[in-house]
Amino acid sequence: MNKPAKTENNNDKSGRRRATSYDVAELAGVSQSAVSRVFQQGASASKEMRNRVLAAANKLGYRPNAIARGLITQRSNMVAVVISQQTNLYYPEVLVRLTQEFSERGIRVLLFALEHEGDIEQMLEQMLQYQVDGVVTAAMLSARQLRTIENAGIPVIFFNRTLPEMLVNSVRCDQVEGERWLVGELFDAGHRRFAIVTGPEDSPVSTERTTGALQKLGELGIGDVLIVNGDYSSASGRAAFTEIMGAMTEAPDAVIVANDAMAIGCIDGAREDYGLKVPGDISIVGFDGVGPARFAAYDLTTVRQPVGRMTEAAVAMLIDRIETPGLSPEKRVFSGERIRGGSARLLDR
Amino acid sequence: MNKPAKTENNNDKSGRRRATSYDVAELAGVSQSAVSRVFQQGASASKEMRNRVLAAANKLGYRPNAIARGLITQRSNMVAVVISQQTNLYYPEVLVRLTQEFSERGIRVLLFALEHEGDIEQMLEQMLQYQVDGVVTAAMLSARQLRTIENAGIPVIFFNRTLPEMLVNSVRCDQVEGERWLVGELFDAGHRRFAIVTGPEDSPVSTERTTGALQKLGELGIGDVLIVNGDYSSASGRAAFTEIMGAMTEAPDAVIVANDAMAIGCIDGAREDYGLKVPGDISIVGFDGVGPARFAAYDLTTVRQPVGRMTEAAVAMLIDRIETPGLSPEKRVFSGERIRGGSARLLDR
DNA sequence: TCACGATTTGCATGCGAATGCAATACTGCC
DNA sequence: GGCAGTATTGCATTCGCATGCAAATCGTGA
Repeated sequence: MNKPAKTENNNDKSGRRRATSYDVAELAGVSQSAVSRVFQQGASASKEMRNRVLAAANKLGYRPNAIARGLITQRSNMVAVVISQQTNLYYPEVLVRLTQEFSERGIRVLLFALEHEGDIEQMLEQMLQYQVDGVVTAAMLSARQLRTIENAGIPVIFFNRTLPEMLVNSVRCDQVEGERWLVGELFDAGHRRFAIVTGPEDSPVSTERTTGALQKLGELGIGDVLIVNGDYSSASGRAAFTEIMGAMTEAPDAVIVANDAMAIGCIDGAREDYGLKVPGDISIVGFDGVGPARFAAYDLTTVRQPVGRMTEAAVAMLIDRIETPGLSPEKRVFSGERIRGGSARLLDR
Repeated sequence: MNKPAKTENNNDKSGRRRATSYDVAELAGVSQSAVSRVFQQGASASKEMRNRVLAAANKLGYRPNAIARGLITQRSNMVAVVISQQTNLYYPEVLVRLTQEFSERGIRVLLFALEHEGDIEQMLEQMLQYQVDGVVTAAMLSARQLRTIENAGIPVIFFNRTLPEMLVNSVRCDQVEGERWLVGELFDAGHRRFAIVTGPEDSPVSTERTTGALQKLGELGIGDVLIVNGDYSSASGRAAFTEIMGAMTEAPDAVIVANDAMAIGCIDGAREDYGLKVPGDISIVGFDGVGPARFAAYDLTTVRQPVGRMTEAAVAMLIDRIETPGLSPEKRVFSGERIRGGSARLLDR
């Protein structure tokens, strides 16, 4: 039998109850299914019907309830985007772009910002409870965690991460290639005494960058390289520079830094704490190509991640896999943009 | 009658169907309501019951469906956070903190990133369809738009914005007070020829800052001030500086810039394009207190927004209003932290 | 041992929209 | 005008969980 309209409490202003498709149907004198059909794309409805329903809906301030729709269609049209704390200057941009691109495709973003790695489990639970259709993660997941998500039939795209020995979808910038280029340029310009500043130990991106640099240095016959740790912040870069100067008998002529923020810190340290000229006395290179890298006072020699293409790729890959479950895993690797900048003494090209 | 278990398709691995409370109930040999009760806080369930249900749930990998729960409880436990494009260096931090703080209180964040102001209407529609419990907006809304949201019974908190002549909840930093302090310090140190660089015209924050500066300048008897426009980017700051130098017969001795990013651009312009010393030849002050303001090459004289306290306040206010509908509007205004820095010649204190 | 209050559990229903199926209205064609 | 074929519309059910109410169970005291 037909559901009777709710008694009382139907007044728009004060009453908080939102109009439902039944309310609209009643006012328009049609069935609820008709209302539902008007608010979809592929459904059949006569012009007359459409007009009456829209008029009624308008009068009541009706809008379809996406929650209820998600329940019946088994699609929430929401994706989870996971970011982790440890990357200040770079990832915010990624986040905004991802959101905008998903939004253009009719998909909403549920944001998860991890503070501690331990929060992952809890976040994962929430993510699954909210029935997200897919996940883009710029934070590390364990193999077990990944499997948990995929067992629920939810595709996952790793952003600048991978999970060794597992078939995963990923979009990333070629960190190794970028570092190798930087090292090569520095070597060609005559640098021989290298130091490296890494990011946090649990950052795969930092590990890749360091590995790439060491690899190339090894090939060039340079085995003796000082490595000090930072945490991606510019303050830690400056501290790392002090550490370097304390540890090396002869100052380095080139410092390879795992990201731009720390590279800026190193430059500050070199200039302020040791009175060195950059790049006259020492060359310092970063990685990321963030905004501040272009400030005239730093003008970093660095590799810029092609953020736009990367986010675009991530969104496209995820949507493909939402719409076509079972697509085989894919990895897309983008080369960074090589920025010769002015914080390193390089050969003219 | 009891809902019969779904035929076939109950195999965990391949089949995509997620376990429901009915599945758990069946396996545990109890009713669905029992399962529901075990997965809530205040519900009564014997220890025996609890154990059986949890065991079954565990075996099936069951988790409550937040979408379905939201439908029945009329609470999505999601809030919308709206940001707009025009604020690069500062707002990402806000976003992350808001998300973390909501998350700690068991609330998920649905992110909306506006590119063009025109996108607001569409975003608004989405927001309402998703039944968010509340909204924090760092973008401007019109009175009509605000009313639309509030008519749906959804509380809204403005972050660093207000709507004149409307009763709204807001959390903001006192832009006027901050600018007045900056101007006062500059004046006391002897500066007399001022120029101002504003942000985008549609940015209320920029308007407030400019107003505050002009107000104080007026009180000090300085009426002749050059005003040029920027767009918050450091590149526009540098361009603005060039414009200033072209327009004034005698170079200014102080430039008041609407945000840090542009202030950095101005400093670059002063040094690189005009060979001026900062603060020797000219003082330049910003606003925001973002990370790069602390870089040694700039060491900005600025006012730092107390982001942590502001986000905390916004979250608390919103949650209060979700839990207690009808609370009267409140405005919380925080003073910025005054950073004397080194980009302006000030009197010693 | 029995009765009565306190818990625990199950039943049935509802949240709001989508959709397969059947009924109806409309279209064109002979 | 009659009929096959198509486009609309309504009916009834479903998605997964929460919850009021009644039934069942337990505990306790007299």
